[in-house]
Amino acid sequence: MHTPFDSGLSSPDSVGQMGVSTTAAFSPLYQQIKGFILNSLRSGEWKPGDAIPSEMDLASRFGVSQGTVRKAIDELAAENLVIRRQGKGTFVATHAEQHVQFRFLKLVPDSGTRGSEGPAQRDIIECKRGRATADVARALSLRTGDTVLQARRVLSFGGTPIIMEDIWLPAAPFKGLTAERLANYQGPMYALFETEFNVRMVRAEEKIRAIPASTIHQDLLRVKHGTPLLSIERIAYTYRDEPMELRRASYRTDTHHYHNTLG
Amino acid sequence: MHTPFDSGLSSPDSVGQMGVSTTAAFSPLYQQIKGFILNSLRSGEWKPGDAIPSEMDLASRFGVSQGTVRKAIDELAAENLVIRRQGKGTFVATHAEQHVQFRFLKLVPDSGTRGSEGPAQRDIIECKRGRATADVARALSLRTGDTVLQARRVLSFGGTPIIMEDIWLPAAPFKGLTAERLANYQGPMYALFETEFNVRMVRAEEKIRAIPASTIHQDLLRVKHGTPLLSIERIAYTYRDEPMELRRASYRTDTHHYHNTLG
DNA sequence: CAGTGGTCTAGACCACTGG
DNA sequence: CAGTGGTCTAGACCACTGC
Repeated sequence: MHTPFDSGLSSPDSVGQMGVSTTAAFSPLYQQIKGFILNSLRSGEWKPGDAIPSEMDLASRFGVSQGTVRKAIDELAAENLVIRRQGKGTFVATHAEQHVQFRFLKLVPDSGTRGSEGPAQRDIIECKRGRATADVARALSLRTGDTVLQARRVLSFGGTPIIMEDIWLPAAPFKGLTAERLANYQGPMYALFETEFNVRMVRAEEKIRAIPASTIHQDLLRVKHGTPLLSIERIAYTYRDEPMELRRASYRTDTHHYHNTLG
Repeated sequence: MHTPFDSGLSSPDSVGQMGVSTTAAFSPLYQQIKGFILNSLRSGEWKPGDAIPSEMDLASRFGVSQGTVRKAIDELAAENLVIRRQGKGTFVATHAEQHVQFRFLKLVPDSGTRGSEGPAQRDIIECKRGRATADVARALSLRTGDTVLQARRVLSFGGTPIIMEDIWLPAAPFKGLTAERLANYQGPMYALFETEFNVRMVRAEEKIRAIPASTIHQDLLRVKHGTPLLSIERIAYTYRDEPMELRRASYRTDTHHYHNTLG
């Protein structure tokens, strides 16, 4: 491994002083290196939790200086795709880590910190194979009628059901996923996707609305019919910006709230 | 101006090769420079829209290299406190710019892009001077009973009232602010705060819940009593991390939704 | 054209990790 | 101790802006 690398980057001949071609639409060297790293992440060559090659290693592969590689990695770290650890190396980010367990869950208790109510209880209500309706297909970039996996679950904190969510996954990338696997897996669902299916969720978009509780909510969340609930529609994306999960959740907000920081 | 700068940074004697003292809790040079810039922003010496000194200028002031200053400014740019413009300079960020008009408003129409319904209509319902209740005082780091400015307004898009919000401001920093000023000002409220009161909002925290419409909502948002609404409680902070505004808003989400990106 | 931010280099030393 | 990321330098050239 660590063979010298001397192709793939634009204008290798002119790299001496500035490294970027002056003729056309070439990106800066560090962008090309970032792209190379990104490709290695996408292909699964470097898996979540792995250390990526050291800065000096990459620098010599590409024939650039350490600073140029640093800038590429800096951006990836800013996007939470890798994590730098001084003295140890740079690692591919993963959902399996303790301190990022809830990176995508913005619901927090009104008082106390998250986790103060003890661990979340996860109850799978159902999990089945089905066909994508038009709206689900659109969200997941599938065709209407394509096979999808569908799950419904309830999350409880301190014994109280707080979240009900319906999850849709395209069947193809998750071949072999069963209700048992989902129900028995301890830990974040996105960690399971990483380790078992090489699907890494890196980004998500949420649409938030207020809706009245339906009869289903009435049963599963133990609220009165018509009680206002937060409705969260989330589409989660992979490294390749492919939509890989649709999630429609309903949150009770009588003891919890959705917390957001605007910068 | 541009006098040489040779104090204020730690261990100026040891700057030759590494620049950071090895003895105690000294920050890296670029952090100290970032702190200096931050102070100039806080003090109002460099105002929103102004250009800050060039990188070379700052570098020579502090006796460091351009790269070190760049790293300091990079972080400020990442925090949206300054904006870099190649060939022109680095500028103090402002709410008065077109493309950041709605940086803090996450409500978007279900279909179409923001602004497709035409400009927002702002109606001030009332604006008065009052005394902080316990919860308002806590949010704004005031004492209960301190004087606050209080405003209620409705925002309409395409002729439909969508947002009702109550706003509380500490009276002291906003001396001279009247209902007229608020009602007549065209443009974002935060831009007014910047130009007239040297108060710059740089960050905000929001708590989101679902609530039933009250009789007040019924009148102002033209919805049925009990209709689910999004409740947004926002506290906005200045450069100094002082809470300077409390805003309690109610959003109709029948034609709009709150959009959030999780990274 | 001069001035600004943007990219890149080659080399140095530091702080931290683990064997 | 060697190896990693983190900081810093001095100097170069590029791309862009505005005069």
